[in-house]
Amino acid sequence: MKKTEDTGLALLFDRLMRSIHFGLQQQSGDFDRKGVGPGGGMLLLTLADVGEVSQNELSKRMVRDKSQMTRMIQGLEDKGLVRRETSKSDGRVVMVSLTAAGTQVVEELLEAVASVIGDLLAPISASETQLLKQLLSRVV
Amino acid sequence: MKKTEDTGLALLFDRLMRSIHFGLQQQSGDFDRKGVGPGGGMLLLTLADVGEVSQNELSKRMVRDKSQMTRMIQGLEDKGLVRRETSKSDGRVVMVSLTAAGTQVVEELLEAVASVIGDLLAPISASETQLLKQLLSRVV
DNA sequence: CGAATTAGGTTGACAATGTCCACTATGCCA
DNA sequence: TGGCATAGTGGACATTGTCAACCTAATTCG
Repeated sequence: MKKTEDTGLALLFDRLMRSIHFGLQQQSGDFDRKGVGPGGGMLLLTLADVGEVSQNELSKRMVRDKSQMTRMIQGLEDKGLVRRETSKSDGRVVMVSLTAAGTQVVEELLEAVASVIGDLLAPISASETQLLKQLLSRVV
Repeated sequence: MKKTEDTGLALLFDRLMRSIHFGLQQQSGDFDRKGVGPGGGMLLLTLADVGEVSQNELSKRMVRDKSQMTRMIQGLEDKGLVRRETSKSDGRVVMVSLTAAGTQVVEELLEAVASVIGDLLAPISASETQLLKQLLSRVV
């Protein structure tokens, strides 16, 4: 029973995530070009990844509180980066999607993130990176 | 030129970390027993991992701002979980270490975290978990 | 030696995020 | 129709993050 053995993973994940965050902070000229904070950036990237989704699904996928979601999305909507439309099939759900401007920002974000991640992953090979990605995908 | 290809890793890390965080939130009876927030918990775990270190090293390792470090540590010190002593060899640095009470709390934290991580990593095998850990270690 | 510079910490102020909870409006169902 | 669950909104408050000014102990160098 090696219960406490994998605990270190939590620390590793945390460091990784923060390092990415920190790296982005540095070249923030790119990342923050539109005044999109780190949270907003993540949201945009997620949207680009999954396409149009309901706020509820978004909040589950990003593991954030519903209320938080509402506010983040409102912020991005005010900047014209995302679009919100109530679903026709269910009057309660609000579908969120990227606008053209939002897609544009995503392009820039992708570059910034890719650069940071690239630096971060330098110590391991490309195939190992793939492996890592694959493992994580199966976990979430 | 697969620049944007690994970007998904950022999203994955983020989700992972938040899931852990969220899981701990649920069984918060354990995690928050001593009123140690998530940040404080991470700090304690890190300390348990590396032993006595300077605040500066801590802030680098945890990728947090110096000022933030000061405050988090002060909080834990007030609760009697960590000890601070100025280094004898360098009057500027403050060495931080766990107290007996702190070590006690770490025990509880480890159980909580291990349980959450265990659930989270259920979809992959033990050997894959090891592999994952090893990969991440090399990255940071 | 002594002034300038660097490094580790501390503090203040303010922005961003997270967390809870109450509340509205739909949809569902028996 | 009368509950009852679900999606989203908004308020209030705690925690965390970020930036800049400041202090003190090393270190550097003329």
